[in-house]
Amino acid sequence: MSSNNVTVTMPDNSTREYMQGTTGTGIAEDISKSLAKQAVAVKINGKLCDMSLSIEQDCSIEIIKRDSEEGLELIRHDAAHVMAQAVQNIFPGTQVTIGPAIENGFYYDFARNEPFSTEDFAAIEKEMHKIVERGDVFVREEWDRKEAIAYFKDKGEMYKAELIEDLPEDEVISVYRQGDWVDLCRGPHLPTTKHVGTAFKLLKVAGAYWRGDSNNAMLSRIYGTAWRDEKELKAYLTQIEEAEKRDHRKLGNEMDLFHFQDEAPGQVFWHDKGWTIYTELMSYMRRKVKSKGYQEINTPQMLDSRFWQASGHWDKYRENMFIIENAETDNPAALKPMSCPGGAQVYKAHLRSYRELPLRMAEFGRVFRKEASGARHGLMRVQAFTQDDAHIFCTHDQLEDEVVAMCDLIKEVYTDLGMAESITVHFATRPEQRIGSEEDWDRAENALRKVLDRIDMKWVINEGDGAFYAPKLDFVLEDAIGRQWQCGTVQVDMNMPRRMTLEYVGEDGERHVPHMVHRAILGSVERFLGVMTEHYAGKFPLWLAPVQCVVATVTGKADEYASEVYEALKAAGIRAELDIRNEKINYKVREHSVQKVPALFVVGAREADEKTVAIRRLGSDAQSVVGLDEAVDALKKEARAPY
RNA sequence: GCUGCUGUAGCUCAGUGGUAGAGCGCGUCAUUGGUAAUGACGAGGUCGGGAGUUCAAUUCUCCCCAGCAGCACCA
Repeated sequence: MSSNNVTVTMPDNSTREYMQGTTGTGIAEDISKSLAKQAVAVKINGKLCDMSLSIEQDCSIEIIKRDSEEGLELIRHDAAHVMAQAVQNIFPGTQVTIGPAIENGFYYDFARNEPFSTEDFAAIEKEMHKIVERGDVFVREEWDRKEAIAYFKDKGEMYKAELIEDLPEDEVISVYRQGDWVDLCRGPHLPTTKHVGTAFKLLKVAGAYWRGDSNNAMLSRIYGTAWRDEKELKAYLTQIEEAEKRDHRKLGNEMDLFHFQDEAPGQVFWHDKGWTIYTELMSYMRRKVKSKGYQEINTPQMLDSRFWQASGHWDKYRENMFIIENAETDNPAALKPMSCPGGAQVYKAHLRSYRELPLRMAEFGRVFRKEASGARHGLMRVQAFTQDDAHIFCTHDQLEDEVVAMCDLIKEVYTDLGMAESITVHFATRPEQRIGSEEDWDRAENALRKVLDRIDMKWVINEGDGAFYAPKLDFVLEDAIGRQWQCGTVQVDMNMPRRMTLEYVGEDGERHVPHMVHRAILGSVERFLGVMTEHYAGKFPLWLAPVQCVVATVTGKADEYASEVYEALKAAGIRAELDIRNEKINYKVREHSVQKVPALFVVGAREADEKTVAIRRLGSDAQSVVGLDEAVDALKKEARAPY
């Protein structure tokens, strides 16, 4: 190998020789014209780089095409840059900050005295198309740190200057030029702005804090989506529309499940149908935990502030508590935001022996939490809700097995509810605001780490996101449009037992402090039902469906028989409705389908004569005529709850 | 809490400086129809709340409340 040649290894392990200083573009062109045309970046030794980067040493390379996943991410990243240039062209004096690619698109945060409005989108998009059409080459330059800071300061780009100042000393300061526009960026980029294509669309404006800190200035963020071609863009926009139809707030209204009103922000008015689902789910949970050796308790909703001082909530959580004047005692009281301190009192009601441990106490407690006005969100984030809470008091030796058993129980329940596929576990470690000793936090976090090794579930770490008293495993689900909601949770608490002076008498006759594990399976019943509604698009499993079967008549002549069918269903414990309205069968079928009723028994003169029903199931237009008794039996069997 | 947007009939929404309209739903009547909307007629609104500008405010301005999207928060 001559000294000014380099050997590059292709993904198939074949090698090629090139002159030192060749580029991704050079290699792509050498391999084939069509490849060169599709190439947008190059991976050198696994690192994504510009096509124009000169290659000085032997390496392995992979040409990244525009239609690959990585290509798509570059399109989105560059769309953000193009948007930033467009915005600065149209609105001089706007400062640019950061603008990354995100899932399905991109955003860019701008600092401008006047915020943007969606009415500005047309003009910005038009300018973006111009920039793309022009096909400016993205040119990478590496600048001296001081000069870069001076340059951006001079341009009035204070945020960019701050970003550079905060970069580590040894970091290369790279900027990219596109035409006459320059932006600080790590790169890499597409070869030219033309490669961005035209399949992008600006979607929304929103405020966002500089560096995600609410103490900082609020910037103006513009979100957009970008795809490889118009077809993908259109598919995405359609998908969003479809997802919006599954919104639990919309379905809750349409299906007459619940409502909200101004006088009770963040609190639910449950209607009969919604409450039916709610109580069915609760009954299931009660059967479930009873079978796992839990007792069930219930504790007060309103407790004296001194109680919350002892628990630590008064210090760390008061902002989120509803506080009530209490003239009789001079002390305010507060609605409970959590059930744990109350549960601890039940534990303390007796002197406990190690023989009683582990002691598993479930409490379906209604808790109240004052939420920031912008945080409330349908059933997902309310101010009054029921937690399917439980507290397990155990010895240190029992801890790990107990926590594993809880995780197994959570998995079991989610499987029964058809939600198991959607879980992600978040391991949330000690937060800045916390109580207790570092040793206790170490022990608690280590216990959870061991548990994670033993349960077969995918998990991610969520540094610093633990509760103020304990680290936790959160079981997170997603709503229709991909927002994440914490549902189940398991928290290993070494603090509360000490603060609330819990003890048990050990085998040695001495008093010891038990461990306390907090756990919720559904989390908030309200939130869980919100997620579930979106998951099933309102088509709940038969055992949860508020109306399981409607008996609908084709003609008034069948009214009497229809009542007979209806009574048979009721007698079998089916939640049934009778529809003998003076309407055509088409009308009834449509209405009950829209209402997501799982089973429709249609009866007319024929069925009345033959003592049958014509069954139509939700989601299918097939019909089957079945004898009445048989139909009722089958539905009864199918409607049984999972446990 | 912050930024932007929204609030009109039970629901979805149109509209206007001179106290309002559609579709669906609801009621009545006719129709007895076989698997996703039968027809006609009718009832129904303090235009989120308060203040201001104006001869006149649902419409313009300000404040408050609630909701929507995002940010921050989420024990």
